[in-house]
Amino acid sequence: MLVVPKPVAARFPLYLRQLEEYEADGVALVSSRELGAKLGTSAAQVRKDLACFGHFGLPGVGYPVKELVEQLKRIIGRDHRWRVALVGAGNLGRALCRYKGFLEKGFEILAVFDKDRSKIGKHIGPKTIRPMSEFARTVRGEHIELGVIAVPAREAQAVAKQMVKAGIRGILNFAPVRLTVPEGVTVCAVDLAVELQQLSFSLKSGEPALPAAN
Amino acid sequence: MLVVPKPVAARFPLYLRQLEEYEADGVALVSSRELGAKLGTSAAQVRKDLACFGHFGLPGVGYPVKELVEQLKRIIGRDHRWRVALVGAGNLGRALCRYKGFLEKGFEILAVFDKDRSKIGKHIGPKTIRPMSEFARTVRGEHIELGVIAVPAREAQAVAKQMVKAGIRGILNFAPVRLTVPEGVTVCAVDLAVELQQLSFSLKSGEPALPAAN
DNA sequence: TAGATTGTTAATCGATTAACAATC
DNA sequence: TAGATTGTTAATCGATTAACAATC
Repeated sequence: MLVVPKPVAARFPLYLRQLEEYEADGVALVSSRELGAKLGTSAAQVRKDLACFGHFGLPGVGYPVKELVEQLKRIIGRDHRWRVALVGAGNLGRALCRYKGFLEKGFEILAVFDKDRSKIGKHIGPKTIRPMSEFARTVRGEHIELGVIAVPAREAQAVAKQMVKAGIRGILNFAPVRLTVPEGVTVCAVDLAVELQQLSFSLKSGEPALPAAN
Repeated sequence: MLVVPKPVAARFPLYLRQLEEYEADGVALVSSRELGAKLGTSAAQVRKDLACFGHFGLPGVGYPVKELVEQLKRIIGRDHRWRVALVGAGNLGRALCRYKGFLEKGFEILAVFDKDRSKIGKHIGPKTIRPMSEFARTVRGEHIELGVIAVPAREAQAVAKQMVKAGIRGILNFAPVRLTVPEGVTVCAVDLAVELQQLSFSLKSGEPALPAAN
């Protein structure tokens, strides 16, 4: 199996995002130098990263934008629409549910769940909030592959467990806790308060920047 | 100036989060081994990281939780309440505005702005949406230090520019674009669709996990 | 004292950068 | 052909891990 270093893999979606912008602007070719400049990285790194999965550049010419976009989409998994379930219909969950950026990038939230009985049956746009008792059945019936957790910290681990049990293998976690999941299940975590704390540390310490300034 | 490696700085808020949980549970002492296990890292790394800013551990005993929480708060900048302005009162902006996790961690959103005239004057909880024309004045008048950008991609750079001009030195950016800012300004970026793409890549490639599983 | 765990040094590992031959 | 830019190798840099003396 093709092995891609973690930091490289984390940059792939950013390359794709930039390349899609070039494509939309009608740019046909881009050099590693230009792409690197746009992303705040070096030409050498761009070439090294892109070389992980083939020879798409043309020496003396650059990278054909359209073809590279296509290849990157395939590599990243954007060649297929992912089916997503969201658990937690609080403020954040409802906003995520309505967020158009997900569908644009091929992630469709097909079902929303909450354990609060007063929320069940209510609507978020066209979607109806369902009870957790229907979770496993819905995941299987709707062929859902990814889960988003937007519940309070204390409930997140239990929700993750239910997701795994229902067959979900990828989880995006917004709850401020570290989740424990079995091997073979991938968790991406976004803790909004942690991001702000990285900012505040960076300002206090006077360090230039921190992790991904994207 | 004390220099902290970037990956270490990115872990500080996670240490603090875990230590606050220990504190809430009434745990007085914790070893690097225990803390590492909780965070999915090694005891050696915990010791090395914490040693960046002093000698808080007691050899043969462990780390005093309460004292370490206090120190970490000071280091990270959680000893002071940060004053935040949010621009963009769409779905995401409204959810962020209502998100209680920010205030709990010492980040207070004092003002919300939007350029859409139909939104101005409306309320998000107790906050009134203000026009961008008042931005600079409000930032100065309210002593705002941090900005959150929750506007569409095409408007984000212009908003960042206004923030910098108004004196803001730390920006949390939710728009899916890379922002260009002058030296001395820190940007943290959260692109929700990028996170999902890292998940989908990880699933497709069969790689164990990706960036921070927190 | 004996047992445990820290802080730190040295060794390993991995990622980034620089350089350049190969290629268009 | 001359100029440009890739893909790749080697050199550098930085982060993680392992080991252990110092300390409680």
